Amino acid sequence: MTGATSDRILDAALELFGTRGYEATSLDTLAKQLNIRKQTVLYWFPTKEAVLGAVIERSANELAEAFEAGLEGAGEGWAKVEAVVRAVFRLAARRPELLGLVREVARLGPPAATKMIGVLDPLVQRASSFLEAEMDAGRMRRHNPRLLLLAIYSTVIGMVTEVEVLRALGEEPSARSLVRRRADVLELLRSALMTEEA
Amino acid sequence: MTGATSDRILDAALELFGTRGYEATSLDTLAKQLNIRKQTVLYWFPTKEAVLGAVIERSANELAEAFEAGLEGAGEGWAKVEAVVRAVFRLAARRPELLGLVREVARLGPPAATKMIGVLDPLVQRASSFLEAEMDAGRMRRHNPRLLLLAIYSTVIGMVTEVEVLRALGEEPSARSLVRRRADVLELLRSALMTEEA
DNA sequence: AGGCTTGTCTACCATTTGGGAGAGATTTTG
DNA sequence: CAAAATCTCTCCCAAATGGTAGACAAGCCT
Repeated sequence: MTGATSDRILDAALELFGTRGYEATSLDTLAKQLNIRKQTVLYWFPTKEAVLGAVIERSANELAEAFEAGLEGAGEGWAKVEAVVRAVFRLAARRPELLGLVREVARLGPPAATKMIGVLDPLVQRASSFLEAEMDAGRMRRHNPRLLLLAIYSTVIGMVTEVEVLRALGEEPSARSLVRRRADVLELLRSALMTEEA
Repeated sequence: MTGATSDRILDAALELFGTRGYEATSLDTLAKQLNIRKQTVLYWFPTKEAVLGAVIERSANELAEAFEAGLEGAGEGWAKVEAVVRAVFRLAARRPELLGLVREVARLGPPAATKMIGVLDPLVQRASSFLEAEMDAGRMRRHNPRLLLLAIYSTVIGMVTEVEVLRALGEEPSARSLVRRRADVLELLRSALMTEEA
C-alpha cells in the first residue's frame, strides 16, 4: 500500500494551504493535524516548497478533470458556459479547499503560480477560442475574450472563496446560499454575454 | 513634526502587506526597508497586529475618499457606475498597493477584515441601494444587487491585482494595458447591467 | 541648570521556523 | 535466515520570529 501517507499529507496540506494560506501553515501544524511527526512529512517531500508543488500538481489536475467532466455532454454556445460554471460550483460545494488553493497560489506568484498555470493553460486556451468563435458567430456579444475570462474567473472565485466579503454583504456562506449564488451568477453572465435571441 | 516616522512605517507596511502579504512580512523586513530598527516600529505600534490595524484604517479611509471623489460630480445611472469604476482604476494606477491590501485583508479574515469592512460598509450600502433604485426604475437589468456588487468587486480587484492570472492570459501588467483593461471592464459591465436604451 | 518626555537604539529572550543526522522497527528480497 | 530497503521516529540545530528591558541622546519646561 504505497503512497497512503503521502496522500494523507497532500490532503491535509491542500486544506491548510487553501484556507489559512501557505506561509501561515507550518510543517509542524501540518504534521500535527495527521498525528505524525514533521520529519515524516520531510521524508516524503524534501522541502515545504515541494509539498506545495505536489499539492498544486494534484489539485490542478483535479480541476482540469472537473472542467472536462463538466464539458462532457454539454451542448454548444451558452449551454457550454453554463456547464462549466455549474461544474465549478459543484466543485466548490464538494471540495471548497480546491478553489481556495487556486486563490492562494495566484497570490503567491511564481514559481507556484507558474506550475498551476502550466497545467490549466490548455483549458484557458480552449475557453478563449471558444468564446472567440461564439463572438465571431454573433451568438455572444463581442468583448476581449481574455479579459472576459478573467472577469468570469474573478467573479466565480469570488462568489466561492470571498467569505468575508460575502459576510459583509449579508450573505451567509452556506450550501443553500451557494446554490442561489450559482443561479445569480448564471443569470448575470447570461445577460453580460448573450445577444438577444434566447 | 510629529508622526513622520509612524507615517513612514505605515507607508512601507502598506506596500509590503499589500504585495508580499501580512504573514510573509516580518517586522525586521519592514524596519530594514526604512533603515530603522525593529524596536522603533514597536515603539510606535505595540504589536505587529497593531501595525496592520493602523494600515487598514488609513487605507480604508483613503479608499472611501477616492470613491466619494469619484462620485463628486458624477451624473446619474450608468454615469455613476462609470465614475466609480474609473475612480478605482485611477487608484490602481497611482496606488496599486491599496488594492493589494484590500485583497490581502479579505483573505486574512477577522479581525482585520472586520475593521476594513466597518469603514467601507456605508459605501457598500449606498451602492447597493443605488443599484436597486436603478433596477426599480427599469434603467438596469434586475439582478441580486449584493451579488452584483460582489461580481463587480471581484472583477475590478481581479483586473487590478491578479498579476499572475493576467500574465497567464498574455496580458502584461503595464500602465497602458491597465487603461485598456479599464475600457474593457466598462464595456463588459455596461452590457451586463444596462437595458437597451443607451 | 536640572528634571521630564520623546524617540531611537543595542542587547536579550522564548518560541517557532524549516530542515539535518541517524536510530529503530518493519517489510522485502536474495 | 541475513541483508537491504522502507518508513517513522527522536534528537538536534541555526536562523528567524514577535516582543521585553532598558541605555542613551536630544529637546522641552520651569
